[in-house]
Amino acid sequence: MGKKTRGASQETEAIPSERGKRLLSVAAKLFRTKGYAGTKTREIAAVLGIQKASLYYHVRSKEDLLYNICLESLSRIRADVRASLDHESQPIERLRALIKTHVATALGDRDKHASMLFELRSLSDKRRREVLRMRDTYEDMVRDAVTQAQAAGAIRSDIPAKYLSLALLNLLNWSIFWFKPGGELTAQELGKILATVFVEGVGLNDQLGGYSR
Amino acid sequence: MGKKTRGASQETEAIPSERGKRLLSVAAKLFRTKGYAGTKTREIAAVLGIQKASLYYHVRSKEDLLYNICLESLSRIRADVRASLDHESQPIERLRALIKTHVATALGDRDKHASMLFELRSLSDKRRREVLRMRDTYEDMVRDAVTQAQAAGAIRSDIPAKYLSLALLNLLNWSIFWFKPGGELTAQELGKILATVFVEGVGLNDQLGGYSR
DNA sequence: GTCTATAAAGAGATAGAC
DNA sequence: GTCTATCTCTTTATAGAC
Repeated sequence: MGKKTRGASQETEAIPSERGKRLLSVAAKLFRTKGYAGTKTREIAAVLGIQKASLYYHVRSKEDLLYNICLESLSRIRADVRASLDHESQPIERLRALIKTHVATALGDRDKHASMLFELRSLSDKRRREVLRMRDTYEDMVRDAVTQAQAAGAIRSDIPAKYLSLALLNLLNWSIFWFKPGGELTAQELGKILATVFVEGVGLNDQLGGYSR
Repeated sequence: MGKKTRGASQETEAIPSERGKRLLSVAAKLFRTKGYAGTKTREIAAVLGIQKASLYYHVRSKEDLLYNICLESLSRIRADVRASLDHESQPIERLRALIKTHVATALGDRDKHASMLFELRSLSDKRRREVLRMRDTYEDMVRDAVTQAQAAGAIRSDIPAKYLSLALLNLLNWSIFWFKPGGELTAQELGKILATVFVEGVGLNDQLGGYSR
């Protein structure tokens, strides 16, 4: 009669239960701070207050945890940024929305997003390729927004969209390394700053300059 | 009669010999691609064509390798960027020089620099703090260059130097994640692009705009 | 300076009781 | 759903020969 209630995670890759969600969060936090290979199943279990053997009721392997973290992080940011782009029509405003949403979403789930970015290499070849494909479609979305802004004459075209979008991803992705939630800067404020720097630059060669938007 | 020739690395942290240099390079490459915890001493030895036990003639522990990689990477980039700043006097040109030199040096020794940035967390508390202090002095140098440019009225002051320099480090540091030596973009070209994006931004709100500098 | 052999500890994962 | 106990494999590092 179909799926068992026990060991649901043994059948599908999804980990839907409440305890499963907590497990993913705990693992992501450890993966971000200590690395995937540097995180021991015993440590994950300890944070959850259970024995390490008990983990294997919820998940088939340590790698499954990382895999699910990557999937969750990427589907989340893709959906959020996609939605934010759909709410704007002006090319520059679309770029600003992309930046602010990316920052808010990535920093809002810092542990999972950082694990996806940095620990992806620890996945099996097959899974790593799959996650990389997802990441590529996200980065294509970013590049498309840049290309469209160029086509509309809203941003410079002397540098190819490919490189402008790589520069943009630089600006976005490294934030996760040093940003501290609850610090003096909120994710929203950081998003605004990065959007300003990317669009306007830091130089004073123009008269508009206003950061107060 | 002082130091023994054998096991020099057992006495000082420096690893000066030819074989020692090769060992550091091999370790750095593996640390960058597989992570510190994910790299096994057996793999390092295999690349060198020796047995893993033989590593311990050259180095006291696996962690020593990472530690020396961090020291080397940081002293190198600090010296290079310091020198490049000393060759320019105009605030904006100093920033451009900093960016180009940072990119050239970091990408020119991608393995060590990436290991320093990403795997630092695997060092012991004492050594990690020491390396972080070195990194902080480097980042202070970057921030000082930004602060001076603001004081000279050459760049915007509506965003604090602290955040402008964090944005700049975002732009610089993430490059090491995707840059491929021998690809379609040289480190010099990338440095030029990032300098342009940082100083001028991508928007077309000004009339100068020229990327052809 | 590199080798073989091995120590000593720790890893991920499983079996079966409760 | 969690436990204790254990299997099996791998890890870093050392000892001592050459």
